[in-house]
Amino acid sequence: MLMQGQQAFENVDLGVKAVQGNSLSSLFQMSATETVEAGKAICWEGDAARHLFQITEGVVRLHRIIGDGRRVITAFHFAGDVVGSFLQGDFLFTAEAVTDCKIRRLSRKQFQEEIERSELLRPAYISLLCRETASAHDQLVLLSRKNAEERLCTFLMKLATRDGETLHQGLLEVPMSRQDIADYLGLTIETVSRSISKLAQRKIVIPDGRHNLRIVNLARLAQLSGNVDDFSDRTCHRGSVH
Amino acid sequence: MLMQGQQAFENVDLGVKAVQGNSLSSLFQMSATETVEAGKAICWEGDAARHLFQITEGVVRLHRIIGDGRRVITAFHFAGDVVGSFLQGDFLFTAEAVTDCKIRRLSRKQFQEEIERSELLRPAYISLLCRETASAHDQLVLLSRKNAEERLCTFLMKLATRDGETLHQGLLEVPMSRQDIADYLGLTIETVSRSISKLAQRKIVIPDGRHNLRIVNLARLAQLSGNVDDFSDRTCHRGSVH
DNA sequence: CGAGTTATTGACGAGAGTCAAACAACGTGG
DNA sequence: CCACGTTGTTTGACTCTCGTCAATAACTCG
Repeated sequence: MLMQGQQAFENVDLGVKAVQGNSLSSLFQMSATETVEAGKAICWEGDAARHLFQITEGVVRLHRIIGDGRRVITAFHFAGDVVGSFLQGDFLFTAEAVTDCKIRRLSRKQFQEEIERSELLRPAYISLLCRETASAHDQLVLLSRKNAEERLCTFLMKLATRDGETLHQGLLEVPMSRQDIADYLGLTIETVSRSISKLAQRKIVIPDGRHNLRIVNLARLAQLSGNVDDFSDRTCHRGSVH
Repeated sequence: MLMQGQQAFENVDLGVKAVQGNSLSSLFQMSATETVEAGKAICWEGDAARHLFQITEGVVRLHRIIGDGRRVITAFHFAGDVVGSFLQGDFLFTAEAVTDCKIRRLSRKQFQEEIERSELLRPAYISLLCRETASAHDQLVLLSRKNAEERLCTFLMKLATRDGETLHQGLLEVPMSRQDIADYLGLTIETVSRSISKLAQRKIVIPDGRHNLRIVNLARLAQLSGNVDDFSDRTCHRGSVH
C-alpha cells in the first residue's frame, strides 16, 4: 500500500533522502511544494478527490473512521510515494502528516490527461495500481491470520527493509506513535507496547526513546514475522511497508 | 476485491444470470469456454501469471497460504468478474472453483496489448484496478476493527446486495462452505457457525440447508454490519462482496 | 522545571480459538 | 428409495490471547 512508488525508483542517494527517479514523479515536478505540519490533514475522507499528492519529505498516514469512532490506518506513505492514485470519486481516507511534511499537489484532471497522453507514464501508473492492490492483500493476510507479535515484526521488518531506508548500526526510526501503529496493525496501543517490550526482553530490538529502535537481530525479526520464506527474496521484492 | 467488474455492468438480466456488458468482457469473448469442477484450481500462487481469467459462470475463491498452513481467502469472484487483473509477475493467490465454473482465458500479453491499443478499454481497466484496491481497503477495515458478528453481517449484506443477485423472498444462496467464509472473514468455522446461529435465534435470518439463508430483516443486518451509514447509498455503490 | 501528553505495566475480563462430541446433509450403492 | 458412510456443520466446555481499565512512568515542550 505504500512504498508503492519505490520499487521503480532508481534511488540515487543524494545525501538527504532521495525522492526522484520514479517516472510518475516527473508529473509533480512543476507543482509548488507545500508544507504540512505534523498532525495536520492533507485531505478528508468523503471530500471530492480533486487532487493527488506526492510526498517529497516526511511520513503520512491514511485512515478511515468506522461507526463509533474506531480508526483504521490503511497505509503509511513515505517520501516519493503518491497519495490518491487509486481514487475515482471521493477520498476514501483522510490523509494526515505523521511528521512535518513537504508535499506537491496535482489535479486529478491533469494527472489523468498526462497519463493518457504518455506511453511511458501509463505503464508506470498501472504498475503502481497493481502494487497498491498487492500490498493491500499482504495487509489482509496480516490482519486476517497473524497474532500480535507477528504483526509487529512484519511491520518493523517492512519499515527496516523498505527502499530508501538505511539502518546505521541497526538503528531504525519509527516516526509514528504507538496509537498509529496499533490502528495500522488492528491492535490496541497496550498490545503494541507489550509486544515491543517482549521483543526487547528477548534482545531482538532495543528501544531508544519513543521513536527509535535498534534492530539487534533482523533475521530473528523476519522469522517472527510469520512470512513463509522470511527474509529471503520475498521479503525484499514484495516490499512495501504498506 | 470482487464484483469489481460489476459496477460497470449494464446487467441486462437475460433470464439466466447476466454476465456481459462490461467492456473488458469483450476481450474474453473470443476465447473458448473452459469448465472447472468445484474444488479444482484455476491457477496457483507462485506460478507465472501468464493468463487472466473471466468467470462466466460460478463462484471462485482466491486464497493465500501463510507459514504453517493458515489460509486466507482474499476474495470471492462471481460471474462477470475478471481474475488476475492486478498481477504483474507471478500469481499472488491460488484461485479455486467454489462451485462448478465456466471460465474464459486470455494471455496477459494479449490483454496488455489490447488495453494499450484501445482508448476505451484502458479507462475500464484502470477503473477496475482502482475498485479492486478500494475493495481491499474495505476488507482491511473489516479485518482490523470488526467483531465476528459485524464481519458476518457485512459479508451477508454484500452477498445479498451485490449486482446480479436477486433475492426471491429474501432467499440468499451462499455457495461457499463455512470454512471458506471463516477464512475470508478471518474467523474460525465454529465462530462463523455460532454467529449464524445467533442471527437465526434473533430471527434476522433463517438458515435453510447449508447453502441457503432466508434474509428476514435486511435492514437489521445492515445495522449490525457496523458500517457507518448502513444500507444507505454507501452500502450500494461501494458495493462488492469482495 | 513542570504540565501535558504519550507510553508502559499490571490486574482483570471478554470474545474468539481449540478440542471434542453430536448432529445434519449429501452421495453412493444396494 | 432407503441404509449407510462420508463430509460438513453445529454445539458445548474449556483455554488463551488480546482488549479494557487504571495506575505509574517516561518523554516533550513551553
